[in-house]
This record gives sequence, C-alpha cells and structure tokens, in this order.
Amino acid sequence: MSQVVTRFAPSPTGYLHIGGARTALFSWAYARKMGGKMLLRIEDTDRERSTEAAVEAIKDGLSWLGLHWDGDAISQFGRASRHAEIAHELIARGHAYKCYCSPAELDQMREEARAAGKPPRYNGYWRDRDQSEAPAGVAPVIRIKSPLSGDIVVHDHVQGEVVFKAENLDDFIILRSDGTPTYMHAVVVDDHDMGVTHIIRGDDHLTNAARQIVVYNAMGWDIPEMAHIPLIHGPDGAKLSKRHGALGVEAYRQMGYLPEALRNYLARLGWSHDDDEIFSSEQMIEWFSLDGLNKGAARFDFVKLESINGHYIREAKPDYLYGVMIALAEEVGRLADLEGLTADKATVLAALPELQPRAKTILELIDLAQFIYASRPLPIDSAASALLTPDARSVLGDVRDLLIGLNDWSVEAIDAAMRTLAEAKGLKLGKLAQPLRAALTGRTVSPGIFEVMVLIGRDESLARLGDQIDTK
RNA sequence: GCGCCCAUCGUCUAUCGGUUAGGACGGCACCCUUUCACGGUGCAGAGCGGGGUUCGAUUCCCCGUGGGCGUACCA
Repeated sequence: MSQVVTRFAPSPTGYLHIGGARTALFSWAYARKMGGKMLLRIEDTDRERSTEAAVEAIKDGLSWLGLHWDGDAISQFGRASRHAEIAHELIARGHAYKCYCSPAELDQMREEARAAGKPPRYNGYWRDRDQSEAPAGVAPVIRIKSPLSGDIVVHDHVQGEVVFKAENLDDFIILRSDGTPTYMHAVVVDDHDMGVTHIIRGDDHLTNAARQIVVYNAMGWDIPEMAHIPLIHGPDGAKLSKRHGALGVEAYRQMGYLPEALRNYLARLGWSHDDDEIFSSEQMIEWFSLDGLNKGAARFDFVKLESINGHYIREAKPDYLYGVMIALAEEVGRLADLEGLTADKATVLAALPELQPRAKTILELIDLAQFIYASRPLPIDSAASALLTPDARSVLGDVRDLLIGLNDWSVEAIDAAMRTLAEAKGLKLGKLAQPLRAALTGRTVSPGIFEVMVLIGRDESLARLGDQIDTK
C-alpha cells in the first residue's frame, strides 16, 4: 500500500492542450520515478461540453508524447451513482444537507455578502433548517457542511502550507438537483476510490483543494499528497492564448515538432535539475522530484522550443526522420511532397545528414528536401533569379563545359575542378557557386552545392544547369 | 470587492545567509565558409520598490507594487 498512484484528469471539452500535457508529463514522471502508476480519468460529468472526439484527442496526444497511463481510462460520468451514494451517506452522517434555494435567492445572498465586503457565498440558509419547511415541487441540491471556524490547511509540495480560513468557504454543492455530482465532489470520491496517493495538477485548483479537503474530512478519508504546479503563461505574462501556443499537442505535431523535443521543452517549464537542458525521458524519470518544481508561472517561448527541436532533429537517425516526414506530409496534406519523398526515398535518406543541421522543424526539413524531387524546369524563387544575371548565366556555361568533361562525379573532384576554374577566371568561388545553387535548387539557400550535385546525380545536374543556360 | 498564489538577465532557470549571481534560448561581434545552417570564441544582459532580522541578505519576515488563480447546480 506504499505504491505511488498519480492521475491525470482532463475534461474532454477539447484537445489535449499544452498546459494539460505538461501536467500529465509531471504526473507521469513522478509515477515512473517512484515505480508507481499513473491513472487516466476523463472528467466528463459536464455532458453538454464533453465529446468522445475530445477523449480520443486527449489519448492520442498523450500517446504521441509517450506518456502512457496504466490500466483503462476511467469515465467520471460512469461513476455518478457512486458519487450520489456518498453524497447521501454524508447526509446520513450529518455532514451534508438538502438545500431548496432558488437561483434568485442565491444571487441575492452573493450580493449581500459582497456588499458586506465578504466573499460571495451561500449563507447556510438550509444548513440547520428542518426539512419540513421545504417548498413543494422543488428538487433540492445537496450541500456539504463546511466548518464554521478554524483553518483549513493545504499541505502542498510546491506551494507549502496554504491556510484558508473556514469562514471564507461556504457550504458548496456536492450533488445537483438532477442528482449528478459536481466536480468538487466527484474528484474526491474518485481519487479516493482509485487509490490516488499524489495529486499533481495546475495551481488553478489550489483553492479547490481546500474545499475538497472538507469532503475528505467529512468522510474520514486520508488526504492525498498534493502538488499544485504553476500555470503556463503567454509571452506577455498573461493568460496563454491560442496565438501564444495554447494549442492542442497535435497542432505542435503539425507544426513539425518532434514529441521528444516538446516533452523536453515542457519539462523545463517549471521544473529543473541543476543546469541540465537536454535530457531523455529516462533521465527525466531518474532526476524527477517534486522538490524541483518551481512556484512561479513560466512563459511559453516558441523560439526556445524551436531550438530544442532543432537539436533533436540534428541528433535523430535519418530513417526515423524520414518516417516522420512522410507521416507529417500526409497529415497536413502536402501531397506533392509526399509523392516526391516516397519516389526518391534513397536520395532523401542520403541527403538527410546534410539537411538536418539546417532545419528547426520537420516542415522545414521537408522544404529543404524539395530540391531533390523538384521537376524540371525548376521554379526559381525571386532571390535566386536575381542571382541569374546574364553574366552569371555565361559563367554557368563555362561551368557546364567543365562538368561535362569531368570523369569523377564526386564532391572532391567537383570541388577541385570548380576551384581551378574560379582561379583561372579570377573569380571568388562564391561567384560560381551561388548562380550554380540558384540553377540547381531554385533557391539561394541549400546544402553545400557540390553535395547537392552528387545527390541528384550528373544527368539531373547538367539538365537543370542547361535549363538556365539555354533558355534566353 | 473578497480569498489565495507568485516575483533572479528579454525568456526558461541555478543559487537552498557569505558566489566576480552560474547555465540555456535569443541578441551582438568574430572565426569557420560556395549560400544557409551547424560548430567554435568572445561581449552585453538580472536579484520589482521600501522597511526590518542578521556580522552579512537574491535567499528569512512585513508593507507596497505588479502579475496570476479562484470566487458557478463548469471542470
């Protein structure tokens, strides 16, 4: 019974957003570190907003990031009768009661409290009132009896001891008038029943923790260890918006980020292990501890994410990257690229070591590979065509004559021949190389142009060169 | 309004009373160089403000300021 059990409990009202992904990452890392389990519970009690598609999106997102949960995902909605059972048990124990107040009466109470400079709260009208006074035809809610005085303290691994005065908490609803549980109640019952020992969640739940402790105490249940991690903010320090990165993890995949890079980046947002920046999942598990969690909110920074992504692209094996490129081209509908990458697989694989250091995302990697399968005559972008002046084209003519006579089509041989030619004509090598690059790739940026020539081969190289010399 | 949380370079962070306040991303300069990257070297860049406590505070306490979260028959 000493096994650690954590849980990730998203509500399926949308995709797995970036903040949720990080919460899951920490819950997962802690469970793995402690040799315990991470459970997945879908908080779908809000029937209006919950969708099956969102459940799948969340599971897909977790799987893509490599955050595997133990056992089957649990539906909170499916446990409604258990929640109701506990609510009624609480009444029987004298810790809860039925309340018949109307929304209008509730509004009035809140207004009065606010006017008195107090937190807006329920005033306990039905707390000790006899049920015989109940109005006819009104379905009651069940409220828990929150302590009237004293402190409720949350012992938090991140925030420390957080004290809430009992008078600031009201008798909140645990069971709605339609018999369904509220979040505050369902969470406690589920965490208890699931044997959760450590609750790791966003600190937007910190005040909720105090309310939930009321339920734990009323039932006489042990309170799990808690760690409320700070939220992720946008670059301006305010709430994370879509423009700032509050997207589903699949959006990151579609932008060309590698799961290991996103995972690594997210881990460093609010958690640290000395000065380590780059680490594998295994290392994170080995190093992870609740003590390493930060208290302040972190801002999301796409630039740093890109940098880390670039690192993982550089380190990756070509065949792995090739697979990711194919899958991504298909996912985002880049059919021409999908076709070219598939048709010229061997060349792409051979070119990848040249491409990798130049790409920050998989999308960029695909762009960089386009010169391989581009069909003639190549589209020339504006910067490249600016390079193809009449003078440059005439130089390219000399280059072509030289290359036609070249027997050894290797980087070394081409390099030597080109340098000799440049010297003979009194030109810097760049004067030959840049127009050549424009002609062979249609761009001003590419891997080493001699490498490009070897990659696409002699015939294709000469043909592309010819396209630029002979037209005009 | 009320309650709670937070605060080190632009950003992510190290520091757990004594440091020239360290690293990473980004920026700038230089090197490498056929372009762009990669790589290498160097530079600039921070303890929110005010009070305490202490021989000594970035670090502990209080106030202020700024930001965040919560305040639902949402989760």
